[in-house]
Amino acid sequence: MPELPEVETVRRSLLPVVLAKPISSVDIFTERIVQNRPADEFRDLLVGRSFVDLTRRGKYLLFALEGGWELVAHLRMTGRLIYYSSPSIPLAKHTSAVFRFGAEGELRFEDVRKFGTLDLVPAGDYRSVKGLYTLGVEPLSEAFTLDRFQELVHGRKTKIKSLLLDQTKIAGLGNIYADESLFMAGIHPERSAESLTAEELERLHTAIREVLQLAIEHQGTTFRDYRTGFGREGSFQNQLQIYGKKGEECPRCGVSLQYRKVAGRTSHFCPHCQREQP
DNA sequence: ATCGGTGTTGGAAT
DNA sequence: GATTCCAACACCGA
Repeated sequence: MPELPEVETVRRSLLPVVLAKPISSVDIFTERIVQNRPADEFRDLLVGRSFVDLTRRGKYLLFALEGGWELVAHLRMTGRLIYYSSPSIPLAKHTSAVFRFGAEGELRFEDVRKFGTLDLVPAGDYRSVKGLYTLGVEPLSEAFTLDRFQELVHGRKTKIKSLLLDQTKIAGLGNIYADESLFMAGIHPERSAESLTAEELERLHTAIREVLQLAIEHQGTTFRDYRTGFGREGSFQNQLQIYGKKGEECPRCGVSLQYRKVAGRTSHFCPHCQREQP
């Protein structure tokens, strides 16, 4: 569910309300959520410390703590990180963890499917967080140049959509934004990566950055579970061009939009604007 | 009411 | 190594 724009929106919304507040207590309701150490050790290490910064890498949220620790959170499919100013608000049914800041409110991790994860690591030491350790280039950073993208694609026979979803190549794209980027660039999701022309690569490179930036401006896409750090819905679902629009008309040419499984994922495309054979 | 599908990822199998 | 498939879990809609 939450892809780069959603995670970035959560980061921006939480930033002003979770820093510099000592953690008074931590409740773990779903022990499994804590990955790399026992839950009681996790609690003991957190209590008394404050978050001093909140950054993002791909779909990971990185809470820097006093004393050289870092809390790494991943929302997976249905996770939410929401700040509540009052502890008297009843816990949501699927609350996995609560970080309390005394009288200064609390941060709750809610997660219907319980796939979300928390890791507490020495600051910057991501060796125990496998997906984070091997994460690819940040698509909105200056490091994601056209040259870098060409290197990633060079000689790769895999389908371009599979490559876009591969977090060790580019960090943060998920199913929605992969489909939207490919539509914006006019490229069929099943084209082999190495078959893309220089012009197509340039269009796709630009499309990825534009789609992600636009989605952040709209606070992400809420289909069902995703919420910002304040518990609000995003609005980019109203701006989507093709994701979830099987059978509707292509916004560019009017042809009926199709979908099929590509790389195991539901994939939407326009059979006219995105040709299988270039 | 049962069943297939859901925005992610890692590990096993190929 | 590259790629594909499936499980982890709960819910929703057909």
